[in-house]
Amino acid sequence: MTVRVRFAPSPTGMFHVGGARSALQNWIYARQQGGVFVLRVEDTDAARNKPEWTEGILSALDWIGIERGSYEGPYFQSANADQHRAAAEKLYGLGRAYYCDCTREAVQARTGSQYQGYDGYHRDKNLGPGEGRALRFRTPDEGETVVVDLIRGEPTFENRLIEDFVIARGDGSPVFLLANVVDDMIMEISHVIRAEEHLPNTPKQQLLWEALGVKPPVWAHVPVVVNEKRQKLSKRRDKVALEAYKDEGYLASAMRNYLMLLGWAPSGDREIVPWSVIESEFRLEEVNLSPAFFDEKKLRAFNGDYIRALSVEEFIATCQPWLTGTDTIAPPPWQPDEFDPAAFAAVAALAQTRIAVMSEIVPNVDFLFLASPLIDEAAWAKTMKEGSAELLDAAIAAFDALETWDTEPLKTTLEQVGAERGLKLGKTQAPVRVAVTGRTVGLPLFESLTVLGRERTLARLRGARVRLP
RNA sequence: GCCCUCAUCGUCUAGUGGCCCAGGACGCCGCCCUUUCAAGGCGGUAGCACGGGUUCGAAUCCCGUUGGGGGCACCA
Repeated sequence: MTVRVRFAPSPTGMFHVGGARSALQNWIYARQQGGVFVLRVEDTDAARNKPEWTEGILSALDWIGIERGSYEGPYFQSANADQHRAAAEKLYGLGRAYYCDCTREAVQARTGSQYQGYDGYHRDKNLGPGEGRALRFRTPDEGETVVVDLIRGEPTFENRLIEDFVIARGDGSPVFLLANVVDDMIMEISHVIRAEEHLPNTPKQQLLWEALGVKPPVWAHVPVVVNEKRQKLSKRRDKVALEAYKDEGYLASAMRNYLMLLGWAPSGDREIVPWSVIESEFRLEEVNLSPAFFDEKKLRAFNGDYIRALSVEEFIATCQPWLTGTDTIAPPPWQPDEFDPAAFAAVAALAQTRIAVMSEIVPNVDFLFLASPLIDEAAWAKTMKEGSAELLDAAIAAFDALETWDTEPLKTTLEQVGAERGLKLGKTQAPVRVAVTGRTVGLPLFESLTVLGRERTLARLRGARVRLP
């Protein structure tokens, strides 16, 4: 039997971190088994499928490194409507389903609870098909349904507690549960790996497989990813969109690595490992059973590590989208013609250890490309104190007199200026830094001044001096 | 309410009866380095939910309690 693993994210939700993790796990598992990874987005209503959904999900997969060609479509599956209906009719013909015209309100009125579920009112009423009549699957009165799950063992459900659920609506259209099962059968899916939240649905689906006379697939329910309050990540309240992380400057390699560590760990005391290690060591069966918190702080730390592991050339290339802006990344504060690639290349290595996400490159280097620096007023107020004006005057005079405009002479010179006033370099450099870059923190000062150049440095120092009493 | 499910530092995890008075990572704290901030180096903080068993021996097995999560649509 060929292993065929299908991944079926929700079409309505944007592709998010939980889906990305699941996709990765599905993909790896399929490859390890020498099988096929199938991407299918389930929606019974073809009219709702938008081309951009397909493209969005596909590009998300691209980003996390699941290359096209390593999986099969159909990407969106709603084309089997005829088979869905045929399956519903077959179940009815078999006596495994019956028609019912109860409204939800009527059921609730009878059961007195919004949680009770269907009460089986029409079970034996022999209602025939008709307008507005839904088809319900008749669940067995006794026995139990055992779900064979690769990572959770055998969750068992008592059949009598499973309500007679709807498989086709009053207008005859099949419901997701049925459509999903039928699509899986058509595609000969052997393995279904999905989030734990689907576990309660599984016995229903399995009952459908069995009623239709086909051996059900092997299931694997992976724990959900939760927020700091330990609730399932939701699109509404949590930051989950993959694009948001991408645009902020998380590297796909870091994201992938981090995602795979949610519920699993590679051998040895290590976490940041090459993808090849993850691919060969990952064992679906070993995934933890409890929900994992998506810790953005740790992701950041991972990302910083991945950034530092880049060669300077790679780092420079990776910075480009944030240096120029794209249709999803905001353009930097400088004009395109103000950007100087050579100047950037000169400080890139210094910036590389100072950022944890790529977007942070901008505030680190903007002073090099802006006509005048963006002054952080809080930083200015904190730094420019009594004596700053006099200090700047001295620095301007000393820098102006420099023969060679380079890092070492600049440093020695300012050190000297400070020493004459009983100040350590740490103190002396502060006002100069704020005057030139607008901030109290940033790249090493003298290297920055070297790249900035004599003219601009002096102009900025004089500009700052004018603002001081 | 009913069903399912889970339980090791704050967080992600290692651990599958003795190697564990529990290891790693993130975070946090301290020190070193240092022109700011980082990076880097060194060190520290902190955990087997609780109660019963089983066993010579339990984080590991069993039962219960408590606590958490998920699901209960003519949505997907």
